[in-house]
Amino acid sequence: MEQPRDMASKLSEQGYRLTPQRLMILSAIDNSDNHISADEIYAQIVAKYPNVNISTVYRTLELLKRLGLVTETDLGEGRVRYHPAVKGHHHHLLCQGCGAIIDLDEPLLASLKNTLLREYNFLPDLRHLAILGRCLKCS
Amino acid sequence: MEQPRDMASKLSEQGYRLTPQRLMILSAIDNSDNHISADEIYAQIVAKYPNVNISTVYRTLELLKRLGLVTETDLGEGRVRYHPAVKGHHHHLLCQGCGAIIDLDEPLLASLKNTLLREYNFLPDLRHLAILGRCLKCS
DNA sequence: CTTGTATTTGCAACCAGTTTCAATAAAAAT
DNA sequence: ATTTTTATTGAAACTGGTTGCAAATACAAG
Ligand SMILES: [Mn+2]
Ligand SMILES: [Mn+2]
Ligand SMILES: [Zn+2]
Ligand SMILES: [Zn+2]
Repeated sequence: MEQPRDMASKLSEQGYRLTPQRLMILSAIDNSDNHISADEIYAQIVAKYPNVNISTVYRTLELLKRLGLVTETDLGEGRVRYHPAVKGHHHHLLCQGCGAIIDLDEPLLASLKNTLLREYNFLPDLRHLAILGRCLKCS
Repeated sequence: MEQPRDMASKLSEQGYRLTPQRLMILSAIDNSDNHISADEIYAQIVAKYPNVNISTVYRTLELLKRLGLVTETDLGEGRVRYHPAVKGHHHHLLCQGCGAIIDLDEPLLASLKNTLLREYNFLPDLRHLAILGRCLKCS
């Protein structure tokens, strides 16, 4: 529930510094209900702290991804969106014809995950995928 | 076997013009054994036809993708690679730790494909995927 | 072979994201 | 509280890829 604090403490536990920029980025991610983009995070922060740079936003998102605190998904908009990892795992089916997005529960990929682990010794990162294709009426 | 001709006739059947640029792009894709990038296609063409523009290469690749003649895959290099669709379907497991690439046969995703079709009325495009994750020694 | 027209191209500007580097500042040490 | 160390930042340049537009050209029709 108290998510930005959780993410912040994980950062400092791992030896990363808690700068004001990072804290603002964390709360922007956490306060957004839906998936948020780098632009949207930046716009929100620059309003209060005008000399923050967009590259700091990208660098922080990269770090949070690496630590597994946020997931990144390409929903085919020409930009990528972010989601706090703790807010639940799910996937999206994205129709290339009409742009429709169908949400998908996580367990659907569990058997694929097990197969890859068992037969290929590979642990796939299947936390927030977008699977491209065509919906019924577009195929 | 005579692949560039096949791709070319499909283009003109669909009403697209057979420009010298398009023909050179088609044969660059077909003559490459492995996956080829836009840069590599461009470099190969510009040697003989110096005023060809890179945006024509990107536009043609976009068209070939849309017509299903080539598949595109992001192998995590910061650039994307292309493959003629007829040269067989397969997938790649990409380790985010050490960069190892494990090849994967197509049938592994058949049951996922069926499930999505049956339960979600969605026909996924699973012709050439890269699945990110960690190999045994990196996880 | 010419003409007409719709498609395609080259070019330049643009967009999301990354990288290099010197200046800044968080946190550790004194 | 001051100094030192090291991570982090802002700024600017850069990368892969896309887009708007006017000039060029493939191809169909005469
Ligand atoms: Mn989501
Ligand atoms: Mn491949
Ligand atoms: Zn659709
Ligand atoms: Zn590995």
